[in-house]
Amino acid sequence: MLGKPYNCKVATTMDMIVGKWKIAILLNLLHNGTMRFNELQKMMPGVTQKMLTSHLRELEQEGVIKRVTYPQVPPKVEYSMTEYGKTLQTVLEMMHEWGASHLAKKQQQ
Amino acid sequence: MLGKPYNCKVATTMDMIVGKWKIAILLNLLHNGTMRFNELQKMMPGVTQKMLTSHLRELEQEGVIKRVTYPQVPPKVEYSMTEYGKTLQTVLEMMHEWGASHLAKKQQQ
DNA sequence: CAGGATCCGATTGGATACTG
DNA sequence: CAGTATCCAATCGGATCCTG
Repeated sequence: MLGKPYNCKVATTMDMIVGKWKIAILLNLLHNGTMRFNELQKMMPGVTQKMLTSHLRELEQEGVIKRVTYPQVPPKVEYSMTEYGKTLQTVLEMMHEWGASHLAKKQQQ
Repeated sequence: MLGKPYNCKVATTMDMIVGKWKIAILLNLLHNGTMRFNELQKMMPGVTQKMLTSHLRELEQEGVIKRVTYPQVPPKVEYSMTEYGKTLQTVLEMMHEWGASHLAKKQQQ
């Protein structure tokens, strides 16, 4: 977790989404609704079980995603955004647009 | 609507603002306009010269801040947002608001 | 299937000393 | 004043093996 050297709420949002695969997780869940661990992993080529697990745990702990386990063999675990977590979508959309325009600008040069 | 999760520009924006002191730099420049290296350092207690320098270089290279040196002794260097860099403000404001509401929510519990 | 545990390399950031 | 350069500690993420 990053330290917070300054007293601003931007850092709070940063902490939520910083991590190599966190944005991918959030975008996948926002786009696809409920997904199993397995499905998430397939949508994110290169992610390891360890990283996927730890990122999911952190997002769950912050209340933005929901984890539901079905007591069966083999196990089934489903992840989805909480209603609260869905409020992140606006932020991510704005970041998406800025990123797109930034890439467009670099293309020009 | 968001783009496809596997081809998404959110990461581009992330790359721009990830770094322990980058948000602090951007917020200070957006708020205060032109600032000298020295002034920035005073506004960010704990930052080292090394980190401040390297973050400033990266932001400059991406075209969001402008660096002006005055050839005099002792040296004088001024930093400010470029017009382009100022477009980041909307994104940062949205992140600020989400962060504030997130902290408020955690307070309730 | 969905992880936990462990080890390790890579990256990030801090401390300190020096300089035009 | 505004940096460089070097070394070092902490954190992050990847690889691998194991399990109910």
